[in-house]
Amino acid sequence: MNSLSEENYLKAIYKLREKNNAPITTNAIAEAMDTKASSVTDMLKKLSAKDLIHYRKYQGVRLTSRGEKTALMIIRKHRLWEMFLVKKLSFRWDEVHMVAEQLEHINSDKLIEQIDKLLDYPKFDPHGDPIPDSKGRIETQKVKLLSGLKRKSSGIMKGVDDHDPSFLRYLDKEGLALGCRIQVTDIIEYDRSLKISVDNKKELYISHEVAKNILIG
Amino acid sequence: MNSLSEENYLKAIYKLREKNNAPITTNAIAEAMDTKASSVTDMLKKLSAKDLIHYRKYQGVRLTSRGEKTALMIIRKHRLWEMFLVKKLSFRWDEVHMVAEQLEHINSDKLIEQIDKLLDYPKFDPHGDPIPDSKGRIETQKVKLLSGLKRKSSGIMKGVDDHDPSFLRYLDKEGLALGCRIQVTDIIEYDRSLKISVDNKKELYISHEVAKNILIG
DNA sequence: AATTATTTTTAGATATGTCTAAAAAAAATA
DNA sequence: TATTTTTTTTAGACATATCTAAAAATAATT
Repeated sequence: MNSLSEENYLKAIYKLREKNNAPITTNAIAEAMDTKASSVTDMLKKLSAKDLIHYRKYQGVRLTSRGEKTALMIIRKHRLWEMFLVKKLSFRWDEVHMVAEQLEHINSDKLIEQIDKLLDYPKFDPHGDPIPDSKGRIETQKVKLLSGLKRKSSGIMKGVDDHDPSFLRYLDKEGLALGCRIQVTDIIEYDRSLKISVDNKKELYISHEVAKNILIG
Repeated sequence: MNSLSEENYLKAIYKLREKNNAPITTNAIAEAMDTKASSVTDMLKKLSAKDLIHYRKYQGVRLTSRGEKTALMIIRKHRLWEMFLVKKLSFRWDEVHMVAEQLEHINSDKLIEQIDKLLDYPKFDPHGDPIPDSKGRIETQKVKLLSGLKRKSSGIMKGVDDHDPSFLRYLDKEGLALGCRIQVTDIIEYDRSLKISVDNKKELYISHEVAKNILIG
């Protein structure tokens, strides 16, 4: 069994590799976890001793297959709990993260399999992130950033990169939700902001910063 | 916020007072929590400093109203989660305790209120224990031990004192469940074992030890 | 290539929660 | 009441996970 802290490190390492496909540095982990590099080094030794990561001093880190499996199971639990909170307990998508951060560490195979079943084996969580199945397999959507679309092109909103509650509430307010059809009607060169139409009904302007965090597929 | 360890101590102290109405000693807590008296003393100081218990050296311990409220909320969460596992996730009553021990420490008011609502505000958990409401109020059933019933008297099985999985599975096997009508048809003087009829259908013998752990109301 | 800057690791400290062994207090017994 | 036994507390140690400050290694720059 792994400690809560160990689980959080594995998850952070997994997510860093998911983003950049670069080697994962001590400092990157420290920043992602809001802790100090020296604490990270200590933990890397521990995880290495447990054969959850490959670690050579000064050389960065990657998950072993055991470590990756473990990380995927934590992510599976996190995303299933988020889905449960939204679908069964009327949570909004901006409220689920903090609670799921706690629930993801609950240890019970039966519990998570039953939650999965109750939700009818969802493939994606409320933010559009894929949910690993019980074997750790993940279904990837081919998506691009809304900020990368050309004028006149359109697609379906499939996910968000930023999970910050204030960002999510902003999307709610503007009527931007997963499943919406978004068409880029204009691109303002000056600040790269976009004029978009949502479901062919509503037009609005969004900043480049916002567009960078919306996934279109 | 209280640590996991602090929460477990508060719960243990609450439950000890619930059983015997006697002052709660350091050793009693140590035994209940399977730890050493010295560890208990350390924690009692901590809880006392947080104004969760009244503690004077060598004089035993009792919860402050703050401490009792906190304990009740932990017990509320534990019992609601047990109910959730049984009613929504097909857990058996002998499987729920270990998982609920983890879930009871999840911190989210909205989460527990929504679970309560989803279950339609149950008053008792799968073992017949009362579930404190969101204000900490508890509905007490007036029950007696099956071992205390006289010959020919009967009642409804309302709860169990022992939550040990092997005891609960034994009850399942014999068809003894909450809600059953149990009549004492004979008392064997030699070992105080009972002959009982269950729902006027089935007759069986149970030991005094078993009867001591069945609550009738 | 030598120097400077940055990153990473080590060394030693701190806080939490636990333990053993010894001391102190309370309770039981003679 | 004095003595013995039991209970409780204290003192000091240990493990986990964190931190700061300094040292070591690597990377960047002149």
